[in-house]
Amino acid sequence: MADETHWLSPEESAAWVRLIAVAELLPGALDAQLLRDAGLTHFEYVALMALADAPDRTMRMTELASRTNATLPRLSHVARRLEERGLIRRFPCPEDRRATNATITEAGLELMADAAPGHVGTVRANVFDALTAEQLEQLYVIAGAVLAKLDPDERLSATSCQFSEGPVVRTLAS
Amino acid sequence: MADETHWLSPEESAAWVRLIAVAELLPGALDAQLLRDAGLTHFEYVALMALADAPDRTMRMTELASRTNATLPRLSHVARRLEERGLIRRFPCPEDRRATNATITEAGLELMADAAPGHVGTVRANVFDALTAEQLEQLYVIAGAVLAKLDPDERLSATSCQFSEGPVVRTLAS
DNA sequence: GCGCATTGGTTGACGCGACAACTGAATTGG
DNA sequence: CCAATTCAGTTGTCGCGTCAACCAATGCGC
Repeated sequence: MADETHWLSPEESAAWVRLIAVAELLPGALDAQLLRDAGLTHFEYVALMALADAPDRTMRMTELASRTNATLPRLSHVARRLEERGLIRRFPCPEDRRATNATITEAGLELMADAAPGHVGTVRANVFDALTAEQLEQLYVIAGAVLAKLDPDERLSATSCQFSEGPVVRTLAS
Repeated sequence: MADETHWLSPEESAAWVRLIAVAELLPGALDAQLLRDAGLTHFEYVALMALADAPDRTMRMTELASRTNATLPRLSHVARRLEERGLIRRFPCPEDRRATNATITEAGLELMADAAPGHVGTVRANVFDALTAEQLEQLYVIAGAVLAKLDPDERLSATSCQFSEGPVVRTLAS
């Protein structure tokens, strides 16, 4: 009968419910908009963005999987589909012939350039429009603290989400 | 060439990357622990918790679906599996014979009582242990603001995640 | 050099969630 | 009242992600 569990306080419980709700709804909202407007999953979008932002717009599968928090099989399936759509290309890595390199194609870059504004729009509409500058800073710190627990190796924090005028846009503007 | 898109500022971009990473990793961490220790998805856990906390431990499918942010087909599938495992029971609603009521069984309550401490443990380990009291309050406010955008009808905020000594525990202790 | 474990990646089977189609009950309109 | 619509829920099919098995190339021990 001795219950040693350290239950959540009412404040923690309330915050937890909201956090879970956000974690549940946010991916769905992002997927919905991207699928509707660009035929891309949010995961596909992130993967393409990572490629677009990589040196030579090329990355090894394993590296890409790590940066996008995907298992290798998952990435392999996604890559096959993206390749069939002509958005990326895969070719064996010269230095290590076990490895495969993935490159985003011109078509892929164009799709990203088309998709980015709409995506940024929903990000704003669903998140940042609701926050003050102060809260933005707090969110950054809090999410960082939680990430330190969830992702101690910081594999994901390397993810580049180029939303200002970055390599993607520059590449197309050249 | 006129690019009217309101891109994210560097601060917003940084916060976004972290938020996305949390939204990506948190569900996985919850599912992993619950599946390992109780054979339950986090979604199943939430659904069972909602039932356990409902009057008469009973709820209509539609109501339950709404509270858990599930489509009706999804809930129907989950309910079938949970029923096959003897964790819930379904029976036609007397008042409206179109409707179906779901009740959590004794076995279901026991499973929840067994699973709850471990779940609370991972919630603490991954989130609240990393936050100060101040940040807890900020998280509550920020998540609330975002939820107002994502879930204007506040369907999810009604979700009860009974983590202190609530009906579930009391039911078993009686 | 030669076994042998390790690494990088792909493939196939299975499970879960989304979507569409369907059944049966309740409600509404005339 | 009866027809038409709407509502509650289930079922089937499809797509995506996971897991396990597999293949090929590399490194490593000796």
